[in-house]
Amino acid sequence: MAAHDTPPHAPAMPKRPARALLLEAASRLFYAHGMGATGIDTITAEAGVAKKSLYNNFASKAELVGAYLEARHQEWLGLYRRRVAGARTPYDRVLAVFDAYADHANVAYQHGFRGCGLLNAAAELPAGAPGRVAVRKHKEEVEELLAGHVAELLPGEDERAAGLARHLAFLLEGAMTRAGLEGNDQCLKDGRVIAGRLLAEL
Amino acid sequence: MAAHDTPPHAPAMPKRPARALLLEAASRLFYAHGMGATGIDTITAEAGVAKKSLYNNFASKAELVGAYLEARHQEWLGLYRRRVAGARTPYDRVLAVFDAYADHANVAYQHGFRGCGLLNAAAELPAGAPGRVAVRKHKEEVEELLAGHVAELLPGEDERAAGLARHLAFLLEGAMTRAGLEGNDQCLKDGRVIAGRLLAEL
DNA sequence: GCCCATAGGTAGACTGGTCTAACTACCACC
DNA sequence: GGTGGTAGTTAGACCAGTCTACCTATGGGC
Repeated sequence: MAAHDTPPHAPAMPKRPARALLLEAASRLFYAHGMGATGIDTITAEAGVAKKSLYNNFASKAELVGAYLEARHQEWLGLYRRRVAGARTPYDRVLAVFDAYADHANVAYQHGFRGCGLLNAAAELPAGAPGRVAVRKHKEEVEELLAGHVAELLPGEDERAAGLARHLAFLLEGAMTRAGLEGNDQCLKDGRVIAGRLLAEL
Repeated sequence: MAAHDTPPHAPAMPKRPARALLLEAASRLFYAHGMGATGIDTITAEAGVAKKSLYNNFASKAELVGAYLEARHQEWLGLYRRRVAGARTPYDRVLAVFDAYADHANVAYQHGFRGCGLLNAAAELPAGAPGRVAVRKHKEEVEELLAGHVAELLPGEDERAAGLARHLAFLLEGAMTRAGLEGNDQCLKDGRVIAGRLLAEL
């Protein structure tokens, strides 16, 4: 065999950690084709990593799914913080939440937009699954962020502010869902305009 | 053999057609666990029907999925028509669309509510799948129905009416989605109240 | 009123494939 | 020399879909 010279596969790779490669590959595949339809072998092949490495870094596919959901949540939080930091008025901070969703759609999933990844994942999960709870928490957190900014616009009117926050949360959610169905971000743009008009009427 | 007395399995069954039994069983299972997670054998067992009967009535599982989506759409249309027939004013006709969604949630899926079946199905389907197109058409039809009723409220203001219809469609969609995540119809009730306030401001 | 062809049902084995999960054995580099 | 990567194999379950073989109800011709 004379195998010791020039090992066929070690071409000065940047050598990124397998865990990150796996999570990125799984994210792409889970979002594009769903979690149930994406097999372990497909993920390891996409990541360019051995199957053993997956089970070294994650106890099971379910744990990888959990990491995927958490990563999407954190990713959105990052986009939101950036948007909200650039907003000067409470009005702009409310719309920053809408912008963060648009960023989520445009930046991360520019090719083959299919709606909110967390929501799509929840649709695949059975009723009481932990992943579903995580998605629910994410959506509640978004509504709370909206509520905080709306409260600045309506000081002393707690009940009205909460109602408006819920209104905006539903509007955003519906726009995102419809945008995913249509395959583009037109609905998200419309949703932002509608939200802006709603706030302008205050 | 003396076989002519009391055949072991023919206990005076109502003998409903296999196609209907299959579609009902598939609907329950698809909604509760998703389409990918529901196997052929599970469906035939739930329907109490032979596998051959499935392939006598449907060319493939995909065709059964298509029939499921169409049945959900028709079911919703029936609920909507009933609600809209009982509405006296354009205002009530708009809210009838919201009520039809609440009926959809409460009547059909009282046990284990998991959101809009069509939307959950779309989340499982790949980007260009025919089922996804069907769901998109359903949602567009709902928005058109809303637009028709809103046009009665805002005669001669076409653009404003279309914007309001879109606003209501997003609101309804978001409320339904969030209701599915929460597992109850509170969000749908909130959505109806918000829609009512929106219309009252006209 | 009887007979029998036929349509549509049942049960279940079987094919070829994919899935998760676990295993061994080797290798490179620190 | 040990850690963490690699490739590849195996087990066992499940998947969609096909097929054989048998059963039963209906209805038309006679």
